[in-house]
Amino acid sequence: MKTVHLTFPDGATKEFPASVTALDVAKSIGPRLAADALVARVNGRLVDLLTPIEEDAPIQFVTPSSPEGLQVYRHSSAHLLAAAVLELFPDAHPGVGPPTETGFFYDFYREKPFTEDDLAKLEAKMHELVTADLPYERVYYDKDEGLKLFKEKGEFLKCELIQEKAEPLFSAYKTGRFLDFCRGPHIPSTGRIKAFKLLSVAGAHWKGDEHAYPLQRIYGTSFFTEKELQEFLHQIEEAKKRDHRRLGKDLDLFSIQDDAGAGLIFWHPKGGVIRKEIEDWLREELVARGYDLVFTPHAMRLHLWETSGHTSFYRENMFGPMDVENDQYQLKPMNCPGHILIYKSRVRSYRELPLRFAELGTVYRYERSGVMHGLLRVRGFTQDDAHIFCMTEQLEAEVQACVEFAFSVLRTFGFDRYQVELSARDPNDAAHYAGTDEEWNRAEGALKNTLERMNIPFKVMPGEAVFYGPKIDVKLVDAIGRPWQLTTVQFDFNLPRRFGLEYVGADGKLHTPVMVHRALLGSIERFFGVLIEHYAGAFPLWLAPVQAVVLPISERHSAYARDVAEALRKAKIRAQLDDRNEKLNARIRDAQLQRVPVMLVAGDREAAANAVAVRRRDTGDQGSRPLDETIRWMRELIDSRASKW
RNA sequence: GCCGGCGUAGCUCAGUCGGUAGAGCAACGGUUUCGUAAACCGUAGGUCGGGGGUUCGAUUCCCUUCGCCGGCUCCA
Repeated sequence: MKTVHLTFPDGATKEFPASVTALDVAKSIGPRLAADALVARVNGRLVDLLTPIEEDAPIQFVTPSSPEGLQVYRHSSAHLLAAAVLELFPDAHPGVGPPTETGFFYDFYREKPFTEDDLAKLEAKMHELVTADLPYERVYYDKDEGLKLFKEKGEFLKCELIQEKAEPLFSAYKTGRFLDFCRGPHIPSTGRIKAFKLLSVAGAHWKGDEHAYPLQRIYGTSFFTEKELQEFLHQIEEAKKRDHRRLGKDLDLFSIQDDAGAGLIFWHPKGGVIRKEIEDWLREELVARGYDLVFTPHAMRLHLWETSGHTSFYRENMFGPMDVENDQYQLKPMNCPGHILIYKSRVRSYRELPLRFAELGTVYRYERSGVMHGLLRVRGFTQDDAHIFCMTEQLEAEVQACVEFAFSVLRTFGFDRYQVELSARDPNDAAHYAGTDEEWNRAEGALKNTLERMNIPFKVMPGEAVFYGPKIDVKLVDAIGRPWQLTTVQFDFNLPRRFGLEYVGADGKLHTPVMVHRALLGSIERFFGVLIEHYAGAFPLWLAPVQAVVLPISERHSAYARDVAEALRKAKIRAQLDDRNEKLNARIRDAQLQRVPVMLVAGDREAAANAVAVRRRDTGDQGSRPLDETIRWMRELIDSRASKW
């Protein structure tokens, strides 16, 4: 009898009869493993537990404890969904259904849209199919024969996929009524799926192409245990509570108004205070780090944007030009050309480089109507923009300084986790990028060197570069683990050439400088939105629009409370007196709901001792303390811009 | 832009199978003067997102437009 030798992760090798399945191997080790195993990794490839093994190979079982186990599990969950859909809606045509970071989805073509009620019915059907414990059966088809079969079933989307992607002999998976062109692997049967939920139905397009068939995408998620599922659902609820659009309204920070138009932000007084604090900090830092602050016009002649290349590369993101006295003017979508004009306003010497022009520059970009989202995606926004003009040999130091600056931003605003990405060109798509291979290699090398020298772990993202140069992106991770891309440091050897930038070198000859384009917060609007969600509206003292509210216990304490508020304001603390005719409890509640960090209660005892009873937003009543001591305490926290206190 | 859902008082929402609307909270007035998360009574508040159509009559049905929400695509 033919045998195969399988090597386990611990190095042990065992002999099995040929065509043994991974499931049998698992059983031979123990019933617990056989029950836990989802798929197996044989010879480096993930395979079904029921796939016969014909050759000697290393073998490893994939269990729920590994990330790829969860991926497979969710992929199988998507098949379960499709099987349920075909039971209840035979007129639906499956498209694709992969696992995602938080669950899975499946796309269908169907004349009638799915409703929320349909989701409940589908979930019930899925539970039925789990109880029925249907196998995920792997079958093979010859390409022509399989194509014919899918055509007969009317699965035109699957046919397209098979035509494009299938090997001459391709695999498919059968689960109940659902047959899918699929590479696999899958878990053994639907009975293994323990906890799942369908979350929403949304529109999508076949292959993500907006001109292709409109599809309906059903989103769901699944976990190995009900407890994990409930935790996940709870997390979604928590995220909703932090929604900056909700908090922006509740805390009166900003608004977006129909009368003005979509994607245009009105900063209310309280949001304005926070913006001013952010900007003040930023300007101080810019000056300290050798930047020059500049201001440039919001609209400039159109021809400038032709020179920069924006009219050809960026047209679909620009508002239309406006006629001005036989000439055309363009609302600026970026600040670079303005800064370049300042550079060009006179002859530059190598001695002045690097020149760092910074501007809180407000730009307007045309965004398609469906993409706006609160503060995170708008049509008018202010970038904390800067352009650094320097010599090639200064480049690495400048990039390093930018990245260090970015980290200082993160720390200041209480973010302690981040991810760094190096966006490089796609080596197989040279036509897509301006500049020579040599320039690109040098640019990417410079960015990579800098990150390595700084000991910063990063991921290289091929194909993610901008057309004019590679970039470093810093994604911060917020209080509940969501990544946000704000900081970008981009290398640009395109614009200096287009505008004919020069400097006189030590050799007395003219040279072309290189340019670094960087934004740290990205846009003030987006950053504010992220900040609101990060802090869930409970801003640290230095950012809080109202830093303290003074609460007299009854009317006879109003005069003293007014003095307290006055003293705080003299110390430049944003204090408000709340002497409304409401019970103390009600006023405390209002202050808590407004996330006011410090409440100062003033009653008989306090008035007699020139003191205040301090109540903190987070830890509650702190008891009576002298007023001057309290002011010192607050001033210190504000001046140090403490993000935690 | 595309697919689907939605737009009623400042906010959250109910309601009218076509006969021009209601609650809670907020606001305002009064009573109450209170020690750490909602006192009580009363008053006022709506061109039912805008425009057009059908109809004796439209907030309700149809069309269109603007905006919002969930996605797709794109992005700071």
